[in-house]
Amino acid sequence: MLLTLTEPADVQMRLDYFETRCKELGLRVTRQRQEIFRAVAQSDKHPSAEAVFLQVRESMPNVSLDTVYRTLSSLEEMGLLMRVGLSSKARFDGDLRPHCHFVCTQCGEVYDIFPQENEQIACPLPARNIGEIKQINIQFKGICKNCRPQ
Amino acid sequence: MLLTLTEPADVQMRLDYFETRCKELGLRVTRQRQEIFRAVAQSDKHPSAEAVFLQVRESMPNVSLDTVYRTLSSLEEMGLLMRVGLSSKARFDGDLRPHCHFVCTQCGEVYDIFPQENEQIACPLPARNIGEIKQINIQFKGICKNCRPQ
DNA sequence: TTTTTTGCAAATACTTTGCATAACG
DNA sequence: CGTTATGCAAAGTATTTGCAAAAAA
Repeated sequence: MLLTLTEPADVQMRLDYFETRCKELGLRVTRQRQEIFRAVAQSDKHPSAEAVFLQVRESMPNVSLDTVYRTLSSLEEMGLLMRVGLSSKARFDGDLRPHCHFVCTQCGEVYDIFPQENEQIACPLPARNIGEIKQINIQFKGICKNCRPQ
Repeated sequence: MLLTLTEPADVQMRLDYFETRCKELGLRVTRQRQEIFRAVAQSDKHPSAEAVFLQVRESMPNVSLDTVYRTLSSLEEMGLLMRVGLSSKARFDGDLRPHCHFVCTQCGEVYDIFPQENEQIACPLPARNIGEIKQINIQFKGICKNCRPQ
């Protein structure tokens, strides 16, 4: 049987890696950071900041919500966790043809990417077992040419 | 040359369809709705609610931001435009293995979908011309089995 | 001891809501 | 004319920030 990310052995391994990564980057290994990282690493529920806060508060009643926000952001920058979807404000698209989006993480700009003639947008998978799919959304995150000209 | 969505002829066609759709659904065709829809339909910039508001205000100085929000939501429900990415609050994922997400639009739950053995997650396209891709994000939106049991 | 991080409180950003008036059909 | 949609103002979430005190190295 394969180990899943939520098993204790794996979580411990990732906590160790987290410490290594902190030292590499000159960030301090605080109990708050450890617990916040642990909360996300051992959950498979894609928790919100609020949910992480509630979880961490069980073992650390004095932790504050703003520390959770700050820490989640730095863990993301450190490459230790991901944000699901786009955050911040909503953006709208009047073009309903199937296409992808490139989102620049620096300036926030959203660019359309239309599939080439011979390309197909990747589809379902075991998704049918989860529910009825109404829409597929593919985005690429990165830095656009305006923000980092070659 | 192909027509793009931002060309006047096409925008007019879509405005006509918008009216038809309103009538079908028993919604009134107000000037606000028309202008808000037009603003999104003729833009390729994936505008935020604020951006739509500023645009519409040029021709309609009295329009209010809350009408823009309300209208964008109903246009989305009517299937006339899409929201880019996930809105509302941020969710975090500690699992960095490549996988997709199924997001239930009813309860907000996020489910992981791991690609099968022989499946590959669809990749780039003309995206390289836009910038450097750091991350690929594939989400499916729909109604999960908990919310709509068969 | 020095510098980073935290918790607090307050501010900001984004979005939603109640209600009286205006506008559509 | 009857009902729906709008604008206003205010409330509600989600997230961020300044600063003094606490904690890590």
